[in-house]
Amino acid sequence: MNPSTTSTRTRLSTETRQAEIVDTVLNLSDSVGPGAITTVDIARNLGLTQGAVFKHFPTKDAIWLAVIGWVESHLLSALDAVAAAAPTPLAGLQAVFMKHARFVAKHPGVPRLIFNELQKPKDTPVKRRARGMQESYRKLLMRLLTEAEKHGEVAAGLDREGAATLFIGALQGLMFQAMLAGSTAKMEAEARRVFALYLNAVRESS
Amino acid sequence: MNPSTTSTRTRLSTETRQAEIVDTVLNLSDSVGPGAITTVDIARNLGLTQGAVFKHFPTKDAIWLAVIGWVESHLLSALDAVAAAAPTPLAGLQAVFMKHARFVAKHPGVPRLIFNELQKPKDTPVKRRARGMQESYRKLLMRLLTEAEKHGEVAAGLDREGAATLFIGALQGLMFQAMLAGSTAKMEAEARRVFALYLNAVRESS
DNA sequence: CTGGTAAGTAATTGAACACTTACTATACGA
DNA sequence: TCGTATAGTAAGTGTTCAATTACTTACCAG
Repeated sequence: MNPSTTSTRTRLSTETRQAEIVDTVLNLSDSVGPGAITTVDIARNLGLTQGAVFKHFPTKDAIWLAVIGWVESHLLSALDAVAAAAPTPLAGLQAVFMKHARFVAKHPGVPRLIFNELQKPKDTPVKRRARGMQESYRKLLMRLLTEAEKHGEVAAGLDREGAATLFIGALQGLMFQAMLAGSTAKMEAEARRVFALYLNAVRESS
Repeated sequence: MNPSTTSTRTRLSTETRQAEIVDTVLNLSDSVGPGAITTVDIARNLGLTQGAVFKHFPTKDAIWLAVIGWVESHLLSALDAVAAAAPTPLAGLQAVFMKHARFVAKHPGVPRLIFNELQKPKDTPVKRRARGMQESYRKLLMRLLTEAEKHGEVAAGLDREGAATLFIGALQGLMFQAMLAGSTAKMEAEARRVFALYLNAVRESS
């Protein structure tokens, strides 16, 4: 990762260090667990002393905020992209579902991070941003579902709000089960099966 | 909660104290958050000193284990009961779904506790028990789904494993969203809508 | 009534941790 | 080439917390 092959002497700009810290925290989030990450851990992984971390972030909380920012920009833009590239709204839904599953499988630190936030009763800034993300996500889904209904791809009179809740919920459930199993290895395969069932749910009206 | 109206002098048996501690921890799990609960918190809520807690549990981890034990026995037996009381397998599925949603809404400390566990990468004893619970849960669902298929209540050739995954996943997603929203108030209503969609998924075959 | 078991207290211990401070030294623009 | 802004170090500081220890006292069986 950070090869000491080159005698890369320290002294990097705050911007690059911040990016390194965010990256390191995402990795540690998977290997150590977000609740157990210490500033010593972060520093050691970067080959710095603990105090140096605070040259780039004023508090530990500020680091978490930067990390959720990274997730927000990377995940949402990826989902928007695959939705836009899909030939039909329903294909878009499938693409989003699978992309989301693959993103989480590739970055297991992300669900860990979120679970750690949700475990707190307080409405932390990180939680607020996560909620904002979910709202953007819902908007994307509602747009796709509405268009799908127009094109006759889903049942007329579908409970679209409920369908959006189930869509996101199914993915969150897959995360949950992956974390419980301790591995994201089977996640993509299970996502495929679950989405097939989801399609039945939205295509047929009660 | 623990009225000093009666001059209920201390000195209770370990069994009752253990039960009190488990109950207190479940409450604190919602109000303080599982990750932030300290033995001082527990003791203060029971009107004891911090050291007294360790007369009844050898370590803090032992307390968590007792709490997950409480959840396991209460939740699973309640689900078995409503499933058995239902007139048809499909009605059983609905009863289980709604009962589960109501249980979580009534005990918000429970999902918090689980999220806190899932945030850890290590395979803790608590996590193992939660996994055991999920396996029992899956068995119950598979039984209901198989019978439902026999009675023609669900599509022949249904992907039952996937349907079980989606069933549990949908509920876990509802927990997730409730924790993100900071309240379990709307959970039962959303569960109803989501289950209606779930029915479509399992009744129609692709 | 009485002796021992065990529930309780009060104080302490030692480790961990986020954050600070005083100082050093490197990169870089003028 | 020099001056300065700032990334980095090393050594704290104060706090929090789980667990322990030595001691006290309530309850119950014989």
